[in-house]
Amino acid sequence: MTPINQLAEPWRSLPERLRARGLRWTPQREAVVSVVAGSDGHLTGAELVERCRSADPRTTPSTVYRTLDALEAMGLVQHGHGADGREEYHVQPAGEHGHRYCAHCGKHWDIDPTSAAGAAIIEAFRPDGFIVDLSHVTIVGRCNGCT
Amino acid sequence: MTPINQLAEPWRSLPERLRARGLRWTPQREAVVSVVAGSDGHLTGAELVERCRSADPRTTPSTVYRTLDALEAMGLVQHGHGADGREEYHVQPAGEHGHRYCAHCGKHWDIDPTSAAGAAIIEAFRPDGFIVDLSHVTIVGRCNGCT
DNA sequence: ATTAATGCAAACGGTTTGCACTACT
DNA sequence: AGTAGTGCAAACCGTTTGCATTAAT
Repeated sequence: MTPINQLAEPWRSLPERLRARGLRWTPQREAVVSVVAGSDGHLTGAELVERCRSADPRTTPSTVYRTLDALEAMGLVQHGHGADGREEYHVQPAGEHGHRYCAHCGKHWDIDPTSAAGAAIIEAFRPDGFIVDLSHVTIVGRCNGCT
Repeated sequence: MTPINQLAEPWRSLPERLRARGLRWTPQREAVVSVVAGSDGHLTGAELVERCRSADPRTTPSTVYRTLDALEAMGLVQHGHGADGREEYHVQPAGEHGHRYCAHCGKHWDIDPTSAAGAAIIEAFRPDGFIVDLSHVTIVGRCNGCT
């Protein structure tokens, strides 16, 4: 996909920031990162492995997961868990957000902290002094069209 | 654990209700059910397997999971997913409820639909015509004492 | 030259499946 | 007798690990 140096921040400067931490920038990481950066904001580990493999069949799962760890350490992605319990990675520029799935049709929506619903969830637990991590929130139910 | 016929409804009548559906009541199912009925309202599949094994080491995972399927079909349990993504089974008498975990200390609370927080979540999506299944809701964050 | 990252293969944990056998109805 | 449920073992899927090799610094 798009080479790293054509991407906007925070991706463009990633190689340097990795090096600053004593980590390294490799062709494999570039491949993984370009897929992540070109995603819609969330992917499961398995999805990413698959997309990387179709870009380059030589990609191995371990490299992908290790790269995800590095990206998480850099604060560029954050992991949560989807409706089926898989590891789900949220890409940072999209901001911390949760997910909402229709159990019937599978449709899904983001839950943004600035939306009414997102704010309501955060507020719901504030009286207890509990700070909700919205990126781990998954709401499952039945949507409008699936009644 | 407690034999089935010493339990309250809805467990006591379970054998008959299974039979009414053409399903069967077996010693293995009694063993699993007595553990489920004696639980605090939620267990993961793996937890249940383990508890059954310690009651009777001959228990096999397949039997446990198949029994859970049967119990779910009877509406006695309902599955969701916990903070780590495992299958989590909610025992019915406790009512449909979600869970809330502190990512730091691991403490956990139920989210009851009648509580302010539970209601807030349900209400949050009502404007969209979306019916939240609270038993699938897991809120992760940081609690009061872990600031 | 140092040491982080890779690729492989093998292991993991939780769950599911195929199949011949058992036992509930 | 009929068929649902069992137990075993093996397969599954997504993820993680050990280890010798490669390559970024």
